[in-house]
Amino acid sequence: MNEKFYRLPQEKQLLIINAAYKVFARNSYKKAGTSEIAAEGGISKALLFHYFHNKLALYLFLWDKAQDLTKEAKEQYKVYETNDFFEMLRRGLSAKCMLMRKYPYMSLFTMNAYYENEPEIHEAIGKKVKSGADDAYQTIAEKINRDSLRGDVTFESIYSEVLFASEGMMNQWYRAGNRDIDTFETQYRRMIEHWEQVYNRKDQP
Amino acid sequence: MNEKFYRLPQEKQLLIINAAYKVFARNSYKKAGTSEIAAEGGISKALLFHYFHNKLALYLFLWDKAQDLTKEAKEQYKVYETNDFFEMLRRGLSAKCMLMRKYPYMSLFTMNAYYENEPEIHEAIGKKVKSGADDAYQTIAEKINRDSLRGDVTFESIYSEVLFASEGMMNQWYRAGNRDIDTFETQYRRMIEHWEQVYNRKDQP
DNA sequence: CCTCCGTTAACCACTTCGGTTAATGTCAGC
DNA sequence: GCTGACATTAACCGAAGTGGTTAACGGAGG
Repeated sequence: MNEKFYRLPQEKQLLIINAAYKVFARNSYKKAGTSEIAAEGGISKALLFHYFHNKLALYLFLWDKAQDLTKEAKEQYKVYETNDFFEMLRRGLSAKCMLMRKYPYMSLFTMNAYYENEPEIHEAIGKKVKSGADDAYQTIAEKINRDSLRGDVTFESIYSEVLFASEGMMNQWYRAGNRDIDTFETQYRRMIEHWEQVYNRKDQP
Repeated sequence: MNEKFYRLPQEKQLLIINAAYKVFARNSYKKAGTSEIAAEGGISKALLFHYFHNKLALYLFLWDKAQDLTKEAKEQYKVYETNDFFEMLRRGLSAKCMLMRKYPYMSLFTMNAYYENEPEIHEAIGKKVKSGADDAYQTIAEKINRDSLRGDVTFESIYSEVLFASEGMMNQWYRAGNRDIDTFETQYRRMIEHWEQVYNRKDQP
């Protein structure tokens, strides 16, 4: 990773990063071509290798960037600073959409990167990650006020159901060609409303 | 498509078909290699081209096969021969798992094939499909007895939520390396129980 | 022994792979 | 106008992989 990359105009950096996210998100590491990334990013391949010293370094840079951005976004939108589950979902959605607008393929990249089977990647990523998903569940499960949730199903099952549906929705959006984030956001927001209707505790004093 | 392929022992046919499903499911059409398919299927590339006259023909054969298998499985498990939504889900799950056991990558293939952007494929598939997903919703929505479902959320929103969660679950299972269908089945079955608990009408006479 | 036929190793011309080299284009300072 | 430093790229490298073909092998039946 060459520090000259950071001296580029922001928009050019963004173009290159998004090109890389896109190509790596849609292909396995092995079959994602650096030429394709360079072309998509509007620069020559030589220049791409001038900024990132090889394919692997670029990939890992993207991974770290995604981690940082995600963490920042969660803080910025105060995702964990509420104990209302649905409010947390709404804030999480806002954070996610903000990111998706700026980095359309980042979340798809992240999802795939975690399960990348190329040994170099798998090893490098494995070291960086500390079972982040489980961590998140722990954090949330402790924070949430369950008195406002119906008591006949466990929070765990609600949580996992919500998580699966989110992933399914996002995946479908990507497959359909991930245009139109606004549509995604309203659709997702409607789904949160649905959950709020279904999972809240009705028989409160 | 050479009819000699059908004269092969069933298990060899299966091996080749599943190899092709796997490679096409995990890569875009363009980047899926016929050599890889042949190797994975345990035959030489020449023989593969002896059975299927080119890459495109193989792909479309797989698509048709998937359609037929899915339709058969639904009939075999009488998926649409009930008006209880959750029973329908359970039967659908059984059908799906039966298929997944025999053709592990078929459903992933199907999902991706529908959105394949290679023009040849997109065109050929587009002709074959008649918005099957919408059709399915219509069929189900008419059939289902809504008196046993809670009335404060629409069936449409329940249906789409269930669909998204299913897709999310399956996708995650694939990404994690799709071993162990039993685990998938019990996990899914637990989710159906969750839905049944959440969506049924409580205040019945 | 021969003929058939399933099967494949080897090959085809061509593209793409990750990565490099050598040469350009650009622009500030003199 | 000139120079030197840096940004940028066209062209190239050998290696590998592409879809697809060809010619030959191997073993069973007559």
